[in-house]
Amino acid sequence: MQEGTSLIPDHTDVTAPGRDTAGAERMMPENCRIVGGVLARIGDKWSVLVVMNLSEESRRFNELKRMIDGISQRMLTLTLRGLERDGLVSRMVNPTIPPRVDYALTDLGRSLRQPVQALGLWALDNHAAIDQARERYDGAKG
Amino acid sequence: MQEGTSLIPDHTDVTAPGRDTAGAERMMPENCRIVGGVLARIGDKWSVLVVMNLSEESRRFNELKRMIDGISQRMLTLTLRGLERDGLVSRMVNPTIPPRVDYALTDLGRSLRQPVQALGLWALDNHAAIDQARERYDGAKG
DNA sequence: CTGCATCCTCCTGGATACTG
DNA sequence: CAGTATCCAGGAGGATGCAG
Repeated sequence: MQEGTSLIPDHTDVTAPGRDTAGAERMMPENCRIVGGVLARIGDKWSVLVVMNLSEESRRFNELKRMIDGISQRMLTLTLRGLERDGLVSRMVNPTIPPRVDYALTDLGRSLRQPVQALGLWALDNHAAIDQARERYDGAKG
Repeated sequence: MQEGTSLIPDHTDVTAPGRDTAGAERMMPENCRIVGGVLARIGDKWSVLVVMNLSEESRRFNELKRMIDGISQRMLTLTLRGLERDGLVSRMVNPTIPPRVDYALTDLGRSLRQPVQALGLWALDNHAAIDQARERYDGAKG
């Protein structure tokens, strides 16, 4: 896990006393709805993967499609449209032949990079533990 | 099953130079599948909200249900089962009358706290910007 | 290459009722 | 209080074909 200082960029210092519970303090029912709503949009697996793959540099449509591996053309289109609508991704059309469309993160999208990558890295680091736990669970109860 | 040896060495030094892009470098198609798989489980909005609400202390079933506001009993049950299966949440049954069941984060679950809260805080901080972008988009194109 | 539109299937997830 | 079971509508998402 990354150092708290870099985990949440310009946000209040995560390591500040009581900051750990500050997140939970903000977890009133009202905030649950807000977080839930946002997560319903940007929290799905395709959006996260697109953001991760746009982290470094802009990518073209089929480039993303190839990198993400498993995503259908339809879902990539829909995901990119959704992210564009939410102001997280910008779409730049080069009117060449054949047409070339580049997608990149906006400022807002870049601000999402850190949280999303933290989640992605956690996934990479802990998927083995999850698989083990799952086998244990299924072995005992399944 | 996962030859974590080659794929995911145990986490290289986070503070090493270029670590920021290291996340993206690890974004090979193979890793996309892994991240996608993990995200499909723990990345849905209910799981995230449950983890956030268990961040500070253990909670009882209806306590969570009340806090999350909008979740159905069914989904809370399924979400908790899933998180338990993945080793992220522990379930402690007190054989009293009426029965009392406490849910808490495991060590693995606690390790997920930071990434998840980062995402949650981002959601709280940026949902307004997202709503604005959405209105702008819908106003222009919708 | 990029990207819509259509069809069709399956899973998600809410509502409800019932047990211990 | 905690949990299971059943029903069912709606959306997610893949496959395919066509267009610019």
